[in-house]
Amino acid sequence: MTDRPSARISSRKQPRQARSNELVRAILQAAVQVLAEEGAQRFTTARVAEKAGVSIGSLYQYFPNKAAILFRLQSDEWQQTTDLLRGILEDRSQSPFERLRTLVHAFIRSECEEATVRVALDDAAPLYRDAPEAREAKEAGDPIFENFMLEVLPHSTGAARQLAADLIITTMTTVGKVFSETPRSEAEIEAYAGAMADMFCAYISSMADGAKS
Amino acid sequence: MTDRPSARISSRKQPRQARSNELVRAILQAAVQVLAEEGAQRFTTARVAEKAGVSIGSLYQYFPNKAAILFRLQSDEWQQTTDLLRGILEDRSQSPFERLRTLVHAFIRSECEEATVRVALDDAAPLYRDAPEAREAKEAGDPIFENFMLEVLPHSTGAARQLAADLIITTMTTVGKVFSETPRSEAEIEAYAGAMADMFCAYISSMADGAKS
DNA sequence: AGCAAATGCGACGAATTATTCGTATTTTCA
DNA sequence: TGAAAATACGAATAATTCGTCGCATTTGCT
Repeated sequence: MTDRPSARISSRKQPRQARSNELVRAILQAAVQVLAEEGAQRFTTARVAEKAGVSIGSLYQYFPNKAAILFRLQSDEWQQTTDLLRGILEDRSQSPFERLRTLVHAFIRSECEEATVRVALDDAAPLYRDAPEAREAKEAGDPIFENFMLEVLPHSTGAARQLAADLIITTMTTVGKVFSETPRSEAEIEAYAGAMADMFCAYISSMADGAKS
Repeated sequence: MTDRPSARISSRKQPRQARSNELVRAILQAAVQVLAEEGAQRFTTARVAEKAGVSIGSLYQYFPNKAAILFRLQSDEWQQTTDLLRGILEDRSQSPFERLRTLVHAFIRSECEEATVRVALDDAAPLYRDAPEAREAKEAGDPIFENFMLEVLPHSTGAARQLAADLIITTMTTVGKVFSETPRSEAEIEAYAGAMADMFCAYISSMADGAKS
């Protein structure tokens, strides 16, 4: 429906010498710069190679196509975010609601950092999101939050809990993305994250009340 | 940052004869089909003209460029949605919370209809979203919901109310968009809309409690 | 040193696309 | 009816882009 059916997106060849590792690093770094400075529309392999100080042929030695570069960037970012969230949720020194608040603030703040790159990467999503690797990468972090919901809503049915978890996670990520599209002050960021956390806490509380009775 | 700086997006010339009105209609209808069947990536003026049974030259008589067609589609859709929401919110025969619930259900349902077109139109957003016309069109519906919040949170400060309104509207639209990206059964749709409405009501209730004390 | 494997190079082919412009056709209206 | 205005046409243009391939250079290793 949306775009090309699918294409190889995993890396073409594993770097075996030090110089090629450096080359891949340079390409990824240049890719971020091109995304930030030129936008998704003008993100081309030629521009990335040039900015990396690398020939176009070398680029294609390690990435099978343009989408693979973008997918790699998105993949790395998802991994980073997942680690951040897990670290917060598994810290039992705070109460569940405190952890949720911390989580929302941390996530929104991180979305607002390098917002232009993230937006551009999102604009390019049609190029890589249909690949099977992308689907699994996106769903890799789900169980973490579901465990948290189990802790905070032990009396709900599994279906209700899963629905609530999906709603909260989806809200945080998508609203965070749109919020970060326009430049924000520190105060705005904290206020918005606070409001979102309030909404989640109120929702969970109301569910807990309902399920207990 | 993202794309081309800006471009004329308003229509090139007003149709003066009946046949040209028909031509514009055919182009818009074909544009929707191309978007649905080929996706944003393969949405080209040539394809639209062909599917409309119209020459490429005629297309450019009434649309200055490709972005103008997409903007027109998005603009029409926003208008339609705004009318839907206003109709629900201004129906005083229901309680505020009932109206909010109705609103969420209606919106999610409408997002799930023709989801493929909406997703493709969203993929193409970088082509038209930076135009000044797009910004105003998107914000045109805001006061409607703010009035509703004034009715339901009369004791909050203006800033808090506006923040909550923004959060709720943004949540509904962005989460609705992501939710509709995958095909859903009727039951799933109602369940998700119900959960979202629950969250909004719980949030507003908690705000009302807080502001009253 | 010397050889084979790994890596790096960039001109080039093939494809796609947005938009224009000169011309042909149709409509309007006096 | 006849001419001017409006509308329709579509070949041609200019630009961009992805990805390949044959060859040059560098590295690892004996």
